[in-house]
Amino acid sequence: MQENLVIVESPAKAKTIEKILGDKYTVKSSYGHIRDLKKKGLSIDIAKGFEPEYEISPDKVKVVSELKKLSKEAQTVWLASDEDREGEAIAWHLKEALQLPDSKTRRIVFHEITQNAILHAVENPRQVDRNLVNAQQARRVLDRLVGFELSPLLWRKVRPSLSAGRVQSVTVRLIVEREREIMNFEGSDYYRVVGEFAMPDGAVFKAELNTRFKTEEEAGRFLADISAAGVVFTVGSVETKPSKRTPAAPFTTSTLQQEAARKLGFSVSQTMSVAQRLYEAGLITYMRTDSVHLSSLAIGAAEEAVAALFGEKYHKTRQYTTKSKGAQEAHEAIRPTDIDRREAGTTAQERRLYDLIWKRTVASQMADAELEKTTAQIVVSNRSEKFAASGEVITFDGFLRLYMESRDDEVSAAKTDGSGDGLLPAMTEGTVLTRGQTVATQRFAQRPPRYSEASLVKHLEELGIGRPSTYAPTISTIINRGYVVKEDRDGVKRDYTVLTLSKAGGLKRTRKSEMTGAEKNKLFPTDIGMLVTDYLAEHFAAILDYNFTARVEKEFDEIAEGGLDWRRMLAAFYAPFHEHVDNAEGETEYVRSERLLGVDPKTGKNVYARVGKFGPMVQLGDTPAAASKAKESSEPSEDEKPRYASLLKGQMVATITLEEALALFELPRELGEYEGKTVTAAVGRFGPYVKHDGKFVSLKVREGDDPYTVTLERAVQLIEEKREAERNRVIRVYEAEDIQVLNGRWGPYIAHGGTNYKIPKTLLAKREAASLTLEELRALIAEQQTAGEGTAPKRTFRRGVARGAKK
DNA sequence: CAGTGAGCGAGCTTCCGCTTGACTT
Repeated sequence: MQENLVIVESPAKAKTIEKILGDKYTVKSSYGHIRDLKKKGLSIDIAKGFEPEYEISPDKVKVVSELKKLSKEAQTVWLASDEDREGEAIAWHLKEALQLPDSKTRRIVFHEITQNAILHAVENPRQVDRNLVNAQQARRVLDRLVGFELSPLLWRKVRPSLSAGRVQSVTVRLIVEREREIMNFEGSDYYRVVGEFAMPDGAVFKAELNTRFKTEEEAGRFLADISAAGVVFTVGSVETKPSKRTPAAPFTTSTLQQEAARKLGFSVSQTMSVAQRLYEAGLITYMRTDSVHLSSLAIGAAEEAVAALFGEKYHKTRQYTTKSKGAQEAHEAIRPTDIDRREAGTTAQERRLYDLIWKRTVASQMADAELEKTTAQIVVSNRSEKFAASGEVITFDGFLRLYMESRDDEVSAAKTDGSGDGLLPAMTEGTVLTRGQTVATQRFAQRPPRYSEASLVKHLEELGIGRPSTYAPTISTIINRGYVVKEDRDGVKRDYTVLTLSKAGGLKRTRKSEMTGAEKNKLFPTDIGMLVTDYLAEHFAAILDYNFTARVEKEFDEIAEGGLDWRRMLAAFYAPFHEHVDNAEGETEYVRSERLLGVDPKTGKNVYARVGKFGPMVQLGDTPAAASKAKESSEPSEDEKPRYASLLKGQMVATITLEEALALFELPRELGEYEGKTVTAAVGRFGPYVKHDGKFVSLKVREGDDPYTVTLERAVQLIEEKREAERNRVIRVYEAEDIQVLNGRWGPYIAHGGTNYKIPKTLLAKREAASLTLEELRALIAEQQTAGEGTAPKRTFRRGVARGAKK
């Protein structure tokens, strides 16, 4: 019989705490929330003051029954969930679900997982804070009301299975609005002038003119002026200013996601799962946190590490404070649990992420970097504009010796000519310089950048929308709903003008070209994303407002402090909200966004773009109903039926042009005949393809294939390639055993009884797949069958079909 | 790999935040 049962949220935490508390305590985990609103239906009794209808979450039934058993046996049950709104609710739900009497229940919170902190907590128990719990109930009920009233509206008005919510709908809106900014962006151009100058001793440096010219003429005139005989270049003022840089705060979930994306190329969810493994191995502190707080223990350990590695001079104690409004530090920042451990992790990903966390943590306890920035002006005798040269010298590297935070900037592209950083030769006012080559380059204003996963998370955090535990799932949701796609887009070629004034004085004009606007792994809205956002923004402006969450959070805080009744707060929100839902329900049958692109010159028919039942499409000709209404004729003839074509990847209803739309109707194209059968090219669900004799062969877009231009010759080549691959598909067949060794997309595999089995890479490194004996194959199959025993039969399925309504 | 929005017609989809597994193509 155990005297004490302690319940925490996370099993990894339970293990650590059990060690500290000793054998009079059993420490168990609730694995997060154990009760929630019933899965089905609204499960809120609005008439009874928004009374929630709770159930034990289906996946927690086992956990709860075990905890119940243990709590019955224990004398005292310590509820040690996190010290925040959600944690308090978990404690309350536990108390309710386990039917714990006040007399044997203690609510405690840990601020750190150290012996002192835990013993201190045990000595200072309290009861569950009902106000804080009510704040959580208000949050939970409001989210359910919003989500479960808006989503069905979308099913009826737009498309089944769509969703809307306080967090996801605003997240999509951010991406949609950024895309609109990009669409409306009017790029201006200008000329920037960079010149080389030589000191009397021959030292050369670069300097940029302090004026940017609007036109080529102005830039040309300037270059002509300064190339005239007798023009003198003199060093004007020289200024040296000390400056310093400060290390970034230790990682929170959001900053870890951003930095892992920039430095390691991880996706947001990848970062979280790698961090989870490090956490479970006891190597780092909890990875879902918005706190930058470091424990005194960690600060002390970091000091020792810095002193040992770089010397005491490099150390500076810094305590970071979290500016978040909740101001409750339920967790620490993300840091190594043991700073003395320089390397950790079993996979390369784990090691790299650990290294990043280690460096960031230790650097946060290091001295400022000290710099000296020198700016020199160069005066031109016959013009009022001045050149400016700047150089930056690090006089003391401080924390930079270990770590520097990356930035997501695309502005650096304009700074690649070397005028700026680095060292300047020592110069004094009045020194006469020799002009070297001077170049005026046409540049273009930068359009706003598209969001990456990480930059989106950053923005969400700034707006106070979502929580550390929801950033990654929110991104998955909006992608799975088809509101957003994450993909690469090719850039476009852009020409620009360069005027080069040689040292000798000859002026030359050249045209160069560059690729611009290419995007990698960025988030783009889909037509559905835009349609739904516009619809919601029109009818539910309050909820789509970027400050909606901040506003309701303020009210939740008031509830937590006991100054506001949670049912009252919900009533005040719900009445107008529900009225808007009712109003929207009564309006238009379907929400459509149709664009008339123009008239097809060949047929004289109208061309439209809109989102149809199966996704974005273009339409040639009016629908019979619309046409007959217009003409007052009741019999629409066959040729009046409109033609339809789906948009290609990357095309949008909002931006497609008449020319692009007309091109879509040229498919399917007949290329000619091969082996007596016609070959056609078109675009299907899986991209562009050619079809021959009932068989489909995908075009290789990466190799430049295009359904509009592909030739019969190329099509035949692709058909033959596919036939060749088919022939090579079968490596070995044991017919009697129903075992085949086949060549697949990921290399050789075994097919048996309708299921596929892997051949380990380590084995393939040593052996040809064809040489595997029947016994070896049987062993591999048996091995993988027992491994998968008890689990549901494997089914392949496609998740997150980005465009199109098909499931 | 096709289709482009309706009364014959079942039943379903959906929110946000706390947690970890069981899935591998």
